[in-house]
Amino acid sequence: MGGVETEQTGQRAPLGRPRAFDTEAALERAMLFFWEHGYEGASLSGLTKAMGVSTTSMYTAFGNKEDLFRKALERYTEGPSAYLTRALEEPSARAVATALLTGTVRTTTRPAQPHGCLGVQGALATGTSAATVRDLLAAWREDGCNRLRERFRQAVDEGDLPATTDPGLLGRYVSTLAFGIAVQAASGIGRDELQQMADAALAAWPPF
Amino acid sequence: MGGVETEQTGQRAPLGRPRAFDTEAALERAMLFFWEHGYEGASLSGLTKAMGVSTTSMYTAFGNKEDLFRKALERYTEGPSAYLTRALEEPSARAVATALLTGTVRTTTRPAQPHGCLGVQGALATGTSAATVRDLLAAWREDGCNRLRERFRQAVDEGDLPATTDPGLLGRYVSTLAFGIAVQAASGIGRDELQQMADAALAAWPPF
DNA sequence: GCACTTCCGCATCGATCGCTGCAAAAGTCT
DNA sequence: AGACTTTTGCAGCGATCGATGCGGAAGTGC
Repeated sequence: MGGVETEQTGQRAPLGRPRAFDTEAALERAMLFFWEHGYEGASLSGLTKAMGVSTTSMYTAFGNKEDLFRKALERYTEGPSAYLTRALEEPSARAVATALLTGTVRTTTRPAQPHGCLGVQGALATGTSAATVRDLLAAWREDGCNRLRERFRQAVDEGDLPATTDPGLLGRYVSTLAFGIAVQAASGIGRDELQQMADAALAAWPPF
Repeated sequence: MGGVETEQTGQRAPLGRPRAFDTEAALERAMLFFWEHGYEGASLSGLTKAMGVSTTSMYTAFGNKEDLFRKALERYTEGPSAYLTRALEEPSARAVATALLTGTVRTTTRPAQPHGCLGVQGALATGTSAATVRDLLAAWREDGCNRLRERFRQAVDEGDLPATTDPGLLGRYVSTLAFGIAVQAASGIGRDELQQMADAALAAWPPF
């Protein structure tokens, strides 16, 4: 009767008492909680309550608060923020910028989700105890800028952008708009207004 | 011998034991500390240590932590962020935008000062206990957007901008760039690169 | 059945959070 | 001098912070 194989797969069931909660669902809730309240503003009690998990279970499953945030950020990158990767695959620089800004507006102003961007409002200025997370997010943002720059560099090489275009400067400009949109969304500015602004900003391309 | 009038002014010295510290200097240090660490990241112990003042003196002089932040924000508005008011007084819309973005770059990347903008990184996403301050800063940012919009509306009325220009959308665009610059500065991006980007963005005016 | 491994619930840890009571100190008033 | 007003230094308040120890529960292996 021993359920050695509960499914058709050849995998053995893991030893010990099985988890009573879904780690993916708990991590999703943790990500949303960090997104809404920021790293410092998200207390352990609030996090575990939102995750529906005891503190002990959280620690055994994810490590500690900082580890939990790292995993939440990874989930955010591959989930709500996946529009960045998709945007970089667009065929033209103009389409890349359009997809990036439209994706930013949509993700930062989605109803029934926290407004703004976890990578921006997760830990922009912090106390000394959260300095590691602050630096982690700064690196996360800079990574996005770098990927954008390399994509624009490719566009210059391909003749999609004028040879006089500085891809670093253009990437900095578009990412600055994206970060600014994230701040505006955190302030509660509506999706339509931000999308109109993004459309207007993209009407002239390349902007310089 | 009683120093009833310590100065030539006719003002009487205030009753009770005089303060042993300069409230303006202490408030300046508090503003810098909030600027660097954010509202939630700035602990009372850290604040009072930076101010060179005991907790008791801080409470009698400023109220509580939230009141202290309000006064620090006022000081920030009239100090480091005064470039906004000056920019609005420029004679043309283009000069307004140029002065605003240049002032933002200069203030958010000044050496020997916290990088970024207190109004952005002071409390972008917070726990429930800091929700009041978060909303206060959102209103502070929106006030800046509104003043910019009204200035651009005036420019449209004066014929300085085309009659087809939507001043609200243009104000949203310029303020979005400014907030984005603040985020980039908080990440440690250098002044020169941000200034170059601002110059490039302002090269074509109006942008739409 | 029994040893073994892992997870859960409860209680609680030391540290820090924002904040305050109290008495002495340092002034001005009459 | 003596009453009055305000500030200062010290100690400590209750609450919450992130993080753990421990015993029982719930599975596995043999």
